[in-house]
Amino acid sequence: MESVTEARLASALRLSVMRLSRRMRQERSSSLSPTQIATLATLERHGTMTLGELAAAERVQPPSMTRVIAFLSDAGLVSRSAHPTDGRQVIASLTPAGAALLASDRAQRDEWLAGRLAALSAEELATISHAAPILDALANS
Amino acid sequence: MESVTEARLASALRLSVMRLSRRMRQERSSSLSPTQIATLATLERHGTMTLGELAAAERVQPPSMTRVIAFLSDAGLVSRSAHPTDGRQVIASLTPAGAALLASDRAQRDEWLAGRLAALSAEELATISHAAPILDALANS
DNA sequence: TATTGTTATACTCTATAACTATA
DNA sequence: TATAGTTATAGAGTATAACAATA
Repeated sequence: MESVTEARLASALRLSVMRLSRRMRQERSSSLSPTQIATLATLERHGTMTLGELAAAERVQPPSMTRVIAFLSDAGLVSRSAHPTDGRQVIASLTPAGAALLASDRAQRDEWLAGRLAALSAEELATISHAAPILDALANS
Repeated sequence: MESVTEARLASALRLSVMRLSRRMRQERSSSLSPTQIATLATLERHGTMTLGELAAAERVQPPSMTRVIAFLSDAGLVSRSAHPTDGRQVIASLTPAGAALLASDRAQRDEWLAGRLAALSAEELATISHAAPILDALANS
């Protein structure tokens, strides 16, 4: 009856994860859109990237990434520079202000959740600690 | 050092949950928008509701819910009726077609996740089983 | 008057199509 | 010619403001 168990667990897990992600989304207080924040995070993770690479990473079309980068650049959160050898390409990288905003945004989000976690028992915290990497593996599988 | 542990766990859990929810969102193959699906699910959970109650439940403004219900009603997924005693209010309820679509949508979403769960060990499945209700409690806290 | 829902209008985010500049 | 990015334009989803109907 393994498959029955998995089907039921899948249903329960999906609902729980979606509810928690929705709640976390509501608790954010950033002035940037999800894609703008994600773009900053991707730049932090990968260092400098071309506009096309960023569009592929965020799964948006190039014109959309053009707008995202234009906004972030105007806000001083990323810098745009010409590619050293290919004049067609545009290189984007995180500015110190962008990195700082990302860190503060991240801390704000974590703050709400950390407060909730403080109300859990040690056993529940242990369960969550073990579950987090498993959820991560599921997301990447 | 309890708070340090919780802060780190909060960060890890938030990332894992967001990644998995994003992945699950990508795996959906519904023709309805997230809000439209959520509205059907809320109606299934609560039975008949007024348009104002639905707007509050989904955290959208009344005009937005007017549009959602108009679309779902045109599609035959919900029925609209007058309130028995208050002529201003509009009562919405799920039709059999709406319930069927919801069930099929849910099964489609569960299918992908169940397939991934099948690759986990018994111990990992047990961890996830215990974690799901805790995530739910976090979402509702 | 206050409340429920609708209509009118605008904004944000993203897409496709057409275009410019460089390879 | 092919490719990287931009500009022009359109569509989906949601919001606020103004309005109509009912309490």
